[in-house]
Amino acid sequence: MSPYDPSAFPPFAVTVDLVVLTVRHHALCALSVRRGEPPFQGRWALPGGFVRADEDLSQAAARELAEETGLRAQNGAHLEQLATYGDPQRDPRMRVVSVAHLVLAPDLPAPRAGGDARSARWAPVDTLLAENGQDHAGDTAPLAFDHGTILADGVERARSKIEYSSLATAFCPPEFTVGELRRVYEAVWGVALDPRNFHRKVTGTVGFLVPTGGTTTRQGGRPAQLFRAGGATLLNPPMLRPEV
Amino acid sequence: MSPYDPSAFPPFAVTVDLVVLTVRHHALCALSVRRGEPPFQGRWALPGGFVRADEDLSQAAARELAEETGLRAQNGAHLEQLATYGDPQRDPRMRVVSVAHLVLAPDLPAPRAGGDARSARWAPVDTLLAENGQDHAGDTAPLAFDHGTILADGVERARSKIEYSSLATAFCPPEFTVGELRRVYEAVWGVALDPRNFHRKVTGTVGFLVPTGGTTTRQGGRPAQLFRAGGATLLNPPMLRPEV
DNA sequence: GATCTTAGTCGTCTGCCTGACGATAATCAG
DNA sequence: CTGATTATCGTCAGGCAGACGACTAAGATC
Repeated sequence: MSPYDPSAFPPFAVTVDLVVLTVRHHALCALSVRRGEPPFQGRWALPGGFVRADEDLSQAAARELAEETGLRAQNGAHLEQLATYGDPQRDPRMRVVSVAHLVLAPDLPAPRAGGDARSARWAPVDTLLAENGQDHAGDTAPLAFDHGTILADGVERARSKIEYSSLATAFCPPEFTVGELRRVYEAVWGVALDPRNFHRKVTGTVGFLVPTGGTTTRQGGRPAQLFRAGGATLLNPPMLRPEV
Repeated sequence: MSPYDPSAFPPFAVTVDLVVLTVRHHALCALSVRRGEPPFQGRWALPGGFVRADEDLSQAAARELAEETGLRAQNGAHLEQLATYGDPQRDPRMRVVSVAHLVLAPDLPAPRAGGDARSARWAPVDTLLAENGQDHAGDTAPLAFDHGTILADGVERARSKIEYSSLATAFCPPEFTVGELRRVYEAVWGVALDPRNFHRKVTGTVGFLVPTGGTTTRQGGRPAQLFRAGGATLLNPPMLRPEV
């Protein structure tokens, strides 16, 4: 087998970009980092970086995730490929194809960006996506490159995926209450859910939740049972997202 | 803005591969082409090719689709990005990242592969995916590269997507009957559906089907109403896929 | 032309799930 | 002790899906 003729195809740079979502203060937030160099210097962007010559795409995503947040997948967080973005003009310097990945993580301590805490932050996705074109004073400027599109796609994926899978538990700590899980759904969907119907639904779906036996009052009020995520990954029938 | 330092990142070849699905003879079939050169010479593979320097990923997919089948998207067929595959070992020659796309098309005339009809065919996906490791006499050998995985992912995407979207109509000609649409679901899911409940469901879902006024007896039996696909893309509530 | 076969279409019934919402339980703050 | 807060259980009505009976309208066969 002869190698490819290098002149037979155009060379591309391949990167991974990360949409890292979490729920903080009852709002869906995404991790963003401040760009230190042009283009888009000083603007917020999604974390990411080049894929190395010897690593798989998911390995590259996991490595970038660990570098940016200290988070390891398989440690409660969920990592999956989202989509690939390859518009010829998406990077003004050269042809870059970016394989975006989606990460769902529990509420974390402050992010770190290679030791520079000022250059990484959690921001509500509503804020990051509010590209209203006016009044872009610093922190409200649109994300660099096409990262606004990528983030929007990631948010939409997360919103639909918690309907029919148990992925919402990836936003929760290892042990959580039904109320905490409900607040995850409410934050991701941006709606209010009936606590009684939600409780009936999630506790009645086999394999979704496993009681640990403990209780907690960390949310105030009557003590609530603690649960772990069950083995089921697909919810059948799914959780229903209220209309609009 | 200075260009990237070419030594700062490894160069990749980027390709698009196509999972083109259709329903023929009551079976879900995929388009495959015979490889004319090493590696995997003589083996069946998914159609695809290099992304050009000045085209977007979806443009490259549409171009390859037209080259391989004469089919144009927006002409009844549906084209969407599927996933990206970038294992360092997936091509023995060099580092290739492939952005797979999924195409759903009505039953087409015989495929053409750059004029060489013998090197392209429709094959039932069950046959293409039957990598039982034994008795691989010619036509039943596993697909080249990781195309078996890509095809399996595409089939799974199609199977789940017709549950909650009106995409099944992409497998049908412009005008079709409820029975023809039901046979699409039966072929894609590999199950039998109750004709009466199916009829009630699809005709009762607003925006799914629009009657054209005509009827046909091309399936034999009593004449059936003809429909076009309605404007709705999302089915709510979804079609339910029977267990197992 | 009578009959059979094949599809298509309309109804009925029953059980399950969901949304709306009342009621009760258990903790904490004053 | 009282009120606020959250958790949890129950009830009821409406909607939808699965099972399946009944009828319709064409071509095929004798």
